[in-house]
Amino acid sequence: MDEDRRGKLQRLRERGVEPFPHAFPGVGPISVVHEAHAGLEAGEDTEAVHRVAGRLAARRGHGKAAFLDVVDRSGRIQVHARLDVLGQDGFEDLLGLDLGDLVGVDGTAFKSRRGELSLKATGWTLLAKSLLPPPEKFHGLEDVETRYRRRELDLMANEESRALFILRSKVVAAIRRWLDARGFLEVETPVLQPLYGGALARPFTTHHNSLGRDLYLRIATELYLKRLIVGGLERVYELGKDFRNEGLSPKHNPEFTMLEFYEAYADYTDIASELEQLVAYVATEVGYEGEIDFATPWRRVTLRDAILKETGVDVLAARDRGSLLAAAAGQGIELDSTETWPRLVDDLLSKHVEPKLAQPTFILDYPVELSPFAKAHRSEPGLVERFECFAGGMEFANAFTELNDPDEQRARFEEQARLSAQGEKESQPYDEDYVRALEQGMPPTGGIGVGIDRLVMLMAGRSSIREVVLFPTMR
RNA sequence: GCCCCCGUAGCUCAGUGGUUAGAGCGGCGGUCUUUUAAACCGCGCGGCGCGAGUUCGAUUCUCGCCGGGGGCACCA
Repeated sequence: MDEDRRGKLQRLRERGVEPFPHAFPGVGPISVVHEAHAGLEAGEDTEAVHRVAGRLAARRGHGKAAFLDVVDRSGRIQVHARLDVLGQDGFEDLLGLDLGDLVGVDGTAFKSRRGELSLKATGWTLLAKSLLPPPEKFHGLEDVETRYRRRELDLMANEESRALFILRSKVVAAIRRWLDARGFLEVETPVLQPLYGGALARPFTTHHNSLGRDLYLRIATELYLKRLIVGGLERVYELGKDFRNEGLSPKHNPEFTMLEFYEAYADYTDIASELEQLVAYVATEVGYEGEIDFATPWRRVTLRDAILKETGVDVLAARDRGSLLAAAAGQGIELDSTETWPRLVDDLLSKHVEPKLAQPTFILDYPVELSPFAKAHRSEPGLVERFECFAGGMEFANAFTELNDPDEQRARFEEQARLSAQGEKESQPYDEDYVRALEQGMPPTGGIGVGIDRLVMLMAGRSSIREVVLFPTMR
C-alpha cells in the first residue's frame, strides 16, 4: 500500500508535478466559507470564489464528477469536481489523489440538492503528498495508545480531539487576558534549579556538565515568584510547566502546566474572589455548557467543617495522631496508624471530602504542618490562611496568604528538616536564598497555584488528564 | 512497585485446538456529472505483539517478556 503512494509520488515527479510545493498563498478558513453562505437554499449557486486548503478526508466518485471532502482546522467542506470544468487531466489527477493528501482548492460556493454547502472546483493544487494511509474515516482513530503516542493521527481523525485542544488554547489565552487586564506581569523563572521548593513533592534530578553540578527540574515556581514580589514587581504570574517525580494517574502527569500568580497587599480572601472571577470568566469565554456551575460566589467551607460533615471527625478537637486515629475509629474510619497527624488530616480530606466536591468549593484554613509557606491564621491558632479549590471531585487550585515573616519561615524550614529526618520524602529543603529575600522585606501578599490541565479537564468535561495533554507521559 | 484486563489487515472489529484466518472502511480495477459512511461489480493487501512450552497440530492452552488500559500505592 505504501508502494501505491510512493509509486504515485514518483509518477508525479516524472511528469514535472512538485508533490511538496513551498507555499499556497491566499488560503481562507473553511469555516468562513460556511459562514458566508449560511442562508443559501439547496440547489442554489453563487459566483463567490473561495480558496481553501486542507487534508483530503473522503472521496465519492461519480464517473464524470466526484465529491471530495477537504478538512482544515476550522471544519470540513465538500468539493464538487466536474470533468467538464477541470478538463481531462485536472479531473483525473484530482481523483488520483490519496486520502490524506494535502490539497488546495479554488472554487465557487453552491448548495447541493441535498443541501450541503460545497465548492465547485475551478482549480486545485497538490500541497503535500501523504505517503501513509490516514486512520479510518468513519470510526476514526480509537486506539488509546495510538491516540496519545501519535497525537497527529488523533487530531486529523477525530474532530472532538481537535476541538478539545483548540479549547485548551482558548482557556490559556483567556487566563492571560484576565491577568494582563489587571496589571499582572507575566514573568519567567528558572526551570533548572539548584534547589527545588514551593511544593511538597519529589523532584526530577538532572546534571549540568560544565558546571559539574546536579540541578533539579522545578516542582513549583512559588519561591522565585515571591522574590519578584520582594523586588517590587507587585503583581506577577507565570504560566508554565512544573515537574514532579510521581506516578501517573488520571489526575497526574509528571510534567504539567501550572499557573501561579502573586499579588502584593492581598490576602487569601482576595485571591479566592479573584480565582472564582477568573474561572467564571474563562468558562464564559470558552462557552462552557457543562454541569458545573461556575457562577460566583462559590461555596466556602473550612477544612474542619468539611471533614466533620463528611466523616463526623473533628480534626481540630483531635490535634495529635493518637486522638485523631481514635476519633476516626469511633466513626468507623480506618486510617494508616503509621502516618503523621497532618498526613491523616490530608487523608480524610482527599478520601472522604474531595470526591464529593462536584461544584466549585473553597476549602479554607489548613493545619500549619501541611503548609510551610502560608501565613498563620489571624484568629485560629494552629491554622494557616490557606485554601484549596475543588470541582468535579478534584483539587485544581491552592492558595494562601503568603508567610512573609523571615524568622517564622526559617522555623518552618527547620520543622520540615525535622520531618525529613523522620523519613518524610516530600518535605521542603531549606532555602536560605529565599529566607534572605524575605529578610529584605516582602509586602503582605496573596498567591495561588492553579492546575491548568485540571482546569481544562473541568472545562472540557474530561476525566483523564491524558485527554487534555497533547503528548502525555507514557509508561 | 502491586492487582485486573487487553494486544488479529493501514483503521474499526469478528473468530476458531486442526484443510488456504474473516467483515466493514481504506487500497487497486471497472460502471456512474449533485453524492455524502454514495451505490454496484471484481481483487485480500495478514505467518493473529515477541519468545518459549504443552500438543500429532496453537492465532486459540500455559509461562515469561514487551506495549497499552483501568485500579491501588505514590502524588495535589
